[in-house]
Amino acid sequence: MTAAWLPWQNVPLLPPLPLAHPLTPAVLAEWLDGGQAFRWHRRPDESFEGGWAGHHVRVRLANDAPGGLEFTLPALVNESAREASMAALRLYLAGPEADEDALPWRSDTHLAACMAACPGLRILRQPFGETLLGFVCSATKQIVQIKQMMALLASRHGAVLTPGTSVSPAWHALPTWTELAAVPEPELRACSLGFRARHVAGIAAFLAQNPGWLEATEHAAYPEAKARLLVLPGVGEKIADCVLLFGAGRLEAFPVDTWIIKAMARRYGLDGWSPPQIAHFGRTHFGSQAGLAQQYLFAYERAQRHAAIRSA
DNA sequence: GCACAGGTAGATT
DNA sequence: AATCTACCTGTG
Repeated sequence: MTAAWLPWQNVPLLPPLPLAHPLTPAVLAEWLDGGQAFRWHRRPDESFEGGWAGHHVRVRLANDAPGGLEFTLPALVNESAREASMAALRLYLAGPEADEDALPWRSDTHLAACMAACPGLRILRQPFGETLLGFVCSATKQIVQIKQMMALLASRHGAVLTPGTSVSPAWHALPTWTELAAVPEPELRACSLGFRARHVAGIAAFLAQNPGWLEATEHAAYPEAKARLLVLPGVGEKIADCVLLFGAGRLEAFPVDTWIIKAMARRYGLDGWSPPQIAHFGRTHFGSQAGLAQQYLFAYERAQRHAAIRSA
């Protein structure tokens, strides 16, 4: 098996993915690398390299299909593996079926501004277990650091998907929960997890004792799925909602993090409201697609912060 | 040097 | 039921 990437121009088998909204580089970056997932890395040519489960791909805006996406895979011996990754990528990117028109953008001018600022932003459909791992490690960490934790967990404890070459490093899958159950907690700490290592170890042990629990949780209705996740060590309201939104397509989940608290205080006048109060407001105000609204608000606040830093 | 980072859980008021 | 703190570690 060779590990080299096929040149972009020699990938006739990977047709561009059509998109409802033409995409800009900034929106693509927000979509893949804006805090929903922690395994995408921007390359110098503005493409993104990343992966999920047993897949490893590169994605970029299509040259000859404006607004669309094209992608390539590592050279694999097996044609059926290529087909499987292509199909998986489409499901991963397509995400849950969202109804933007059900959001209250007609009456909510701030939401309308957030949507206009990031047209075409979507929710990914990531593997449930991986999403749980990523967000358990996300507590009081910046996205770059969460990505570093995931990279260390993968390279030290995950299966090799693409062997390294002289010109490119190997790509590893994230360790499964079964694999994590065999990793001593000190080794998890050595992946920069800090106090999160205890949570990961605790969840791994729980899942090892409860076969099928994760799958049942993934497929349960939102209220029951959330109640189940809240049993796990290190999983509270916010992380449970992130896992259900980004790892199970539950658009009614409305994660309330520090960014959303700031956004609600500044844009909606909810100064001094507690996280549970904000969560209640979000669910009732944004409705069945509240998770999508949350992602637009989140992207907007972070973009404002970055703009402020650049102009400082 | 020190506050802060896509929080959670247990103690304290 | 609200508020306070400890918990790891890297970054600005």
